[in-house]
Amino acid sequence: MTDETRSNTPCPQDKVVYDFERGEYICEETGEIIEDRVVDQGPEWRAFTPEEKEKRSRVGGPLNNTIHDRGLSTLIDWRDRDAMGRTLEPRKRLEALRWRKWQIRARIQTSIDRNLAQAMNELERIANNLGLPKSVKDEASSIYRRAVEKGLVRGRSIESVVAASIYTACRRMKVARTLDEIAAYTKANRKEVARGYRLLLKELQIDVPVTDARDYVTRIGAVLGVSGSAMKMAAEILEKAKSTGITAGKDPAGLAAAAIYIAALQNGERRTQKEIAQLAGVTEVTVRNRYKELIQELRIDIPQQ
DNA sequence: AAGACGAAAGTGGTTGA
DNA sequence: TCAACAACTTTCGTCTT
Repeated sequence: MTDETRSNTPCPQDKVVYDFERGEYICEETGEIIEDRVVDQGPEWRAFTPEEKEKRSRVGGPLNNTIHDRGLSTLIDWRDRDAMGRTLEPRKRLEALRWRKWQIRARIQTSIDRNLAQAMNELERIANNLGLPKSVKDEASSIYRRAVEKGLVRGRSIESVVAASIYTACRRMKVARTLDEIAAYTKANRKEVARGYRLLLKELQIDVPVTDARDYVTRIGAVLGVSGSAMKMAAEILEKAKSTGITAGKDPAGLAAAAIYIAALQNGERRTQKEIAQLAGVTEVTVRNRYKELIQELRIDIPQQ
């Protein structure tokens, strides 16, 4: 699902509608998803080769103050002396101790706040590009907050942890998005997002339901414009396939694509493999392979024509 | 001409020694 | 850390609609 594949079917502006249900901009004519760039406030560049990406990512995001408190905060002296250099009396010493402690805490707090503020911007941007519902954004931000508080962001880019949080939230909320889709709006690649995701699961002890191919069915089916009964049939196919065990270890998106393909055929709503494959983020070949396995294993008859 | 099919070689990730 | 491995992709030739 690259920009190239999208842009070779130009959509007339007036045919573009916003689908609130899925939070995506869709072309009424071609069904093409054009959600990206509509609200894109992200990096204005695109990298097409790894080298280019490498170079460009060095540019960095918006400048932020490297001095965490901009030099404005007063440091409380660690010596127990007053302004005249006299030793403080015990009562005052305790007071000074409390002040220091408080200040350190406050500083940590503001650093977390600043981190969060920036992270929430990123989160909003990525989530908007992906057209994610508010519930997922909320979940993602709460995951991110916990990650910051646990110090998991240190040594990693805010953006990559945000991306991982979003992916985790999607998994938890059963909103089917692939790693690739999320990584596409990030400087991080799929690998890095995946690593972050595993880290979050481990460190925050989050558990997620295993991705079910059926989660993809509604989304792919809706964009494809197949009927509800076809989607239902696709879900049933997947259900049965699961019990036979042939789905184990297979890409759920590919399985969903094949199931929809079959269901559409049986409902007389023929779609091309290419179309479905593109929406599912897999190749035609994968759709074909799953298709073959499914009809063979489940003994489904495909009506000719 | 477009879509479907399948073979063959290549890629990135996981697993087990 | 390395090699074997399964799943998936890319590419391409052939057949079908």
